[in-house]
Amino acid sequence: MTDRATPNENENDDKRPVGKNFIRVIIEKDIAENKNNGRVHTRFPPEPNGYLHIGHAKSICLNFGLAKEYGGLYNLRFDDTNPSKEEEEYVESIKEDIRWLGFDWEDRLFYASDYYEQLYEYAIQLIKMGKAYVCDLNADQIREYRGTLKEPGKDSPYRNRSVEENLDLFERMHAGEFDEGTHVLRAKIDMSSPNLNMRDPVMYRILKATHHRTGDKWCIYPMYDFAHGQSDSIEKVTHSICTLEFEDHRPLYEWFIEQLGIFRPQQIEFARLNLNYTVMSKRKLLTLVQRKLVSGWDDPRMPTISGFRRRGYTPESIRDFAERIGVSKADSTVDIGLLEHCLREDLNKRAMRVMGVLDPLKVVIENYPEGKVEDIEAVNNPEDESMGNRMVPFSREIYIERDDFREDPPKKYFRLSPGTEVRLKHAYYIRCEKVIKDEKTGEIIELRCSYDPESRGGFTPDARKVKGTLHWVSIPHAVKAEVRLYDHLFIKEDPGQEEEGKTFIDYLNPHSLEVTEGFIEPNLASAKVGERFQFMRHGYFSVDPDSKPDALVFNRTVSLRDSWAKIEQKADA
RNA sequence: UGGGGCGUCGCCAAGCGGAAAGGCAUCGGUUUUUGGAGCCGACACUCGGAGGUUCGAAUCCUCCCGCCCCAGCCA
Repeated sequence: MTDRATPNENENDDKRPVGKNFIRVIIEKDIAENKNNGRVHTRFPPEPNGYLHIGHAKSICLNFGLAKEYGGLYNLRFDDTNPSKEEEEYVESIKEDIRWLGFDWEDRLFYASDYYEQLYEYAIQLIKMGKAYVCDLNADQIREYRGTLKEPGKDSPYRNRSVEENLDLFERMHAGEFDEGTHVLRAKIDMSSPNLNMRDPVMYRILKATHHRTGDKWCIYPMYDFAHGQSDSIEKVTHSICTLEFEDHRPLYEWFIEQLGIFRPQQIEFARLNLNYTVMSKRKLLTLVQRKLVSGWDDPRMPTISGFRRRGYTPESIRDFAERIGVSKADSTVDIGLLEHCLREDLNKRAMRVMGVLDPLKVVIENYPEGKVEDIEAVNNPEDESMGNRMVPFSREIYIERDDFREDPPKKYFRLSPGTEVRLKHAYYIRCEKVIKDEKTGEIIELRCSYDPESRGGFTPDARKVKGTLHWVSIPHAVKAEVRLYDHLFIKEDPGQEEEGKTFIDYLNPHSLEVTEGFIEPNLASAKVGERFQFMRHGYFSVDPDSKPDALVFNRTVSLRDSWAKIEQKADA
């Protein structure tokens, strides 16, 4: 797309080495045994009631990745069975996020609501078989009748209605004759089952809500448990991959499939992804958005796919992450550091290097001619020669990073200090001659330095060494930009684990966003939204959509590893 | 005290009776015009615990311990 940054969002054709995991083992065995004629067909079944997060990305990469890997097909199906919580905005965002991640479902976009008619027929079939009945108990009563974890439930007084009466009542539910909450259709299974899901689960409930796709056509809606399994069956999904909490529902799905005598997909459960220093539940993310604790679903601090996208993450790095974390059935919390590693590894090879000073300290090079400007040649990416070079203006007055100077340097500090010499990246060696301070505050406001004209390009004929190399920007040429520095959204590793009297909101990191004004080299004046750069010695940054032509806004996607910061921290400790 | 799962290095995760892969993190060294990147090396005598079977067990058996999920007309 561009040679200066890297938004090279291609269709996913990753050729990374893949690891064994229990799902691949199952699929390979099925193929070897020619189960389903060797067909592999998966699906990703989101409910359009929120934005997708990195945990969904794991599921997408798994479901879609596996199908691609084994030459199969994958569907995108919205499980839209609860009109009161679902919205069109969410289906659009979900489609956009999946496309961005690099997956194309082609013509296989489905909705559980596509099957409402068929599902209704299935329900009638079960009623006729004497396997389902209309129950007049209210929600509280149903709960009471269900029993508890250790006590069996008891039969509903409506459990033995005749087929004719059930048919009539269900038809009248369908026709809108009853109010919400007055009747439900239940499966007649076993009120004493140790698996609560089998204690005559609700199949249909009355909901007089407008559905985002079917409008007001229906006033009864199937429960997820009555829709999901059959939807997979209708789509001839061979491997129905879902998360652990549905393991208990599998016997129910299989019961429906068996009663109905329809195609039986194989359900396989895996552990959902948790990341430290963030939350992953849709409910909590919604709370953050609704209470305006973040700027929106795509706030760069959110663990949503749209948040990572805006932050500057690449789809490649997220796919790589999904592969590296593996899949298993053990509850786990992955270190956010791994995600950051995947991003750095990707961007290191692709991002153009530029110089930007985020906390400026003025430097005047006293022996450099006033008014003189030189164009200094700079390498765009030492990891990729094909990215070429560019010219950066150099002059008598420059900014360096305030942290790159210490009047009283600690041991092993090899940046600038009084009397020492450092290299200005790509330019010249300079030596600090004088420190100018504010008379009142004592704050250092300017450095007077000298340069060695022989050192142009950053090395000298006598080959003398300097220990430090600093980035810089010429003051008269510098472009101002807003820079947003992000940190973890939460200060606690597991914000979901709420202590007595606290909620996850109490663990928000007050410093998760720091906005500063930086000075960047003029080459960046024309940077486009979404472009990514490495600000040398700082990290990777991308241009935020809030940018205006003369008011660029950069997001720090991730900082560079900083071994000096580590050394200093240790010294402090 | 019901049912369903899970416990291998700080964090993920292979392993499926022949004797602990890999990645991240960490720590050394090397290299470097990013204290970045790269390169080299170190990093579980041990697999939640205890018994048992076996020539041999993380892998099989028994018991115990710990953690997660289920009592929505949510998904």
